[in-house]
Amino acid sequence: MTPTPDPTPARLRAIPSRLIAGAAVVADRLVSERLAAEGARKWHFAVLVALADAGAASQAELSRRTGIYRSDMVAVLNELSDASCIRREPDPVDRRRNVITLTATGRRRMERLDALIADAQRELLAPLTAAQQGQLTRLLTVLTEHHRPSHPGRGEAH
Amino acid sequence: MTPTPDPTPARLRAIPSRLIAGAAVVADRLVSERLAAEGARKWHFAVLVALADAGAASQAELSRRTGIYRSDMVAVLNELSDASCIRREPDPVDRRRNVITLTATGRRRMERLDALIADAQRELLAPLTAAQQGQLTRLLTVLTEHHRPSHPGRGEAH
DNA sequence: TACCTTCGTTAGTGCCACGAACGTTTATGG
DNA sequence: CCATAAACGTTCGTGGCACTAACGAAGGTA
Repeated sequence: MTPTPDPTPARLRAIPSRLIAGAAVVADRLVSERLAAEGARKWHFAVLVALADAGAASQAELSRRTGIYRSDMVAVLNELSDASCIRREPDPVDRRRNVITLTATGRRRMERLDALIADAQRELLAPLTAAQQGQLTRLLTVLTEHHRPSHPGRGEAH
Repeated sequence: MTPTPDPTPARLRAIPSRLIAGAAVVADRLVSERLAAEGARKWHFAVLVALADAGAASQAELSRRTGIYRSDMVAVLNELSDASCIRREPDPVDRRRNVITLTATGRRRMERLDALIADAQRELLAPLTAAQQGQLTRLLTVLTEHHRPSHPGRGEAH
């Protein structure tokens, strides 16, 4: 039996944005499958890491650290709070804010999820050599860094 | 004013699946913005190209060529049909199927959209050298090719 | 014949990125 | 000091995308 040829026209296959979108779907499924086994989503992990690596913060600050919209942050924190992974208490020095704190439970959960995520990355990058994996992350870093939502004219030299 | 440092923890920034997802968001916005100006989405373009490059086909065949789910294909074809870009007629030799045919209007539209898409790719890949652009597409091709939904054991050598 | 598959279609789910608006609180500047 | 602007948490809603379930109609196969 032949290797099941790809019926996608070459013109479509060559479009970088399509390639990226395809890779994103694969990567997302790999990660989500594993996290779902723990009842988690990638946002939970992102928030836990943001707290573990940069310390307690307000919800808005967590939004900036993780890239999650502050609208969507609410539900994520609710869920993490329900699982006793974080505490959410009003900030005494700025009563607009909540201070989000990582609990010991949260730290343990983060470590479990970290292992699952690492696993997913390994499977995702399996077809690439170590050198190629480095290339890919470097290229993608340059790409995303360049298109950061810092309006043209503000921040890094145009 | 300093270049607005990225508040994202290094641990998160280094996760390949996150990098890919971020690149996908950027790429998608770049493409969608341009297509929206013509009232189109990327799926419309994918279908038009699939027809132009590989000829008339059934809806199921178009699904395979483009990666669009056959459930979602219905709406896309409705919209393309409303815009007179395609014709959808029952297949006389297999009455389960519809034969989708590209019209002259559709071909012109495809060419317009093609220019917009090419534009978006240029802007997307702007921060990379030509050599790097080639590397990136090669690496992503290997990646997505390897994770093609041909179950382990069927199709290409394990 | 009976069975299995394919096809087009409808309806619905879940995740994600994003915007609008509102009340509350803090910061800013005339 | 007061008016105005900004930031914060929150709710609600939108649109796109990937994906599933189920259906009747039609075709292939045993």
